[in-house]
Amino acid sequence: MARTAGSHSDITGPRIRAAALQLFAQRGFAAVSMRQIAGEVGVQAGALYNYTPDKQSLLFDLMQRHMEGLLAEVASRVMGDTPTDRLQSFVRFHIGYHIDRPDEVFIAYMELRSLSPENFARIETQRRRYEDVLEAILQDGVVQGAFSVPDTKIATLGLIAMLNGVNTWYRAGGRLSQTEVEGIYWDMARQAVGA
Amino acid sequence: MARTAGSHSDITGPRIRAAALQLFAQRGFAAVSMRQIAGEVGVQAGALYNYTPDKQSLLFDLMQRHMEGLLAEVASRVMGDTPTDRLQSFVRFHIGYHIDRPDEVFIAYMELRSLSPENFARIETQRRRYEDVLEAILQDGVVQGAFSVPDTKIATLGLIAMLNGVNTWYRAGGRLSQTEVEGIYWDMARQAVGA
DNA sequence: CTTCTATCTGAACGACTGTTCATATAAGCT
DNA sequence: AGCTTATATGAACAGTCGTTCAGATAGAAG
Repeated sequence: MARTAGSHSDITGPRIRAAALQLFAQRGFAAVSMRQIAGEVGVQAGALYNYTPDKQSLLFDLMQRHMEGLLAEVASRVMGDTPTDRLQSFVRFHIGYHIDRPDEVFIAYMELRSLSPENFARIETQRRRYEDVLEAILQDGVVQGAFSVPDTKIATLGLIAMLNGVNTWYRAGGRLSQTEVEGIYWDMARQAVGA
Repeated sequence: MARTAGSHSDITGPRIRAAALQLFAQRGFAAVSMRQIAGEVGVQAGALYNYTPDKQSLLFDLMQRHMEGLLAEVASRVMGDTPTDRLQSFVRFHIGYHIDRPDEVFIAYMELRSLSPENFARIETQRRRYEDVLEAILQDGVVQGAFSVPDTKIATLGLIAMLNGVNTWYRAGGRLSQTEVEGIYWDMARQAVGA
């Protein structure tokens, strides 16, 4: 669908991000060319540079948006009076949010090495802020005697790694519903921290 | 260190694999050129083709060797009379083996998409065989009433994902020794399966 | 209807890609 | 000593890469 010159700015921008997201997730940042992205949008490669200064910024933009959405949502979705309740809401939120965005998650955790040093540092800061949300819950639980966790930092990383594993196998319409998956992982997480 | 023609076959082969391993892990398969690998070895790019038919085979060779070593080792290192003992030996083995080979692990779990379809299928078969070792332990434990696991397949994937997470943060000489890390993860794994 | 401006094309840039191959070299064998 | 053969060079191939830019085009503004 060859695009003619003129007035498609508001449409083309999101379409470029969507195409880049899908291609980066599927083949990897380095393996995807600007021409392939442009082709997916129905535009010549040069047109992309009306929307991004370069390929690196396109990747960073995708990651940045994902992390900001994640942080904004987790803040409003983690709730409960006890650490156990808050942990459960965190686990269920994490799984649900990630299951809905497999491509974003894949890129955010796999293309960190493709970021420039400055961009890497910025994303890493946001990621650590997300981990801190979980660690605060675990620390609360330890202080209140609700959890049995020898090292909250490692438990945080271990739990998140376990939850992220969902994206390696979950496919919508598979054997298990999202709610069932949430329940199974919540059971494992609850037991892992000795709640 | 420019190489002169002649007789370095037995040395150059392993050096090429070592260089490719490190570069693929650091920058990703698609982002590494044959010339960069050759440069690391101190050889011209053309010389690589005395050792591999093409770049794809070089990647597959690295993965294949890793998976074969993993399968051979796990068979001899998982032991114990009870499912709990066997689970513990699996967890400790997995962490120890993976901690010692961060680059291999990184590639094996991240560059699957860079494999040709046939090569992908072969590696995937080996990986499933490794997962089956753990799942067999979990099934044993469920049958004997030692574990509380609603879905052994998912528990397998969840546990392996959790254990693999070690490689995202563990660095030799850090705050925790390998044995301490094994202990912490074993605690979490044991509790996660309700042992 | 004309002018302005955002948007896109299409060609071009130099650099780099994986791979091939004729040629040179050095070690091992006789 | 010469001869053979494995091993490496270095140039070349056709293709792709990210990025730039002059020029074409179309919708919005006057």
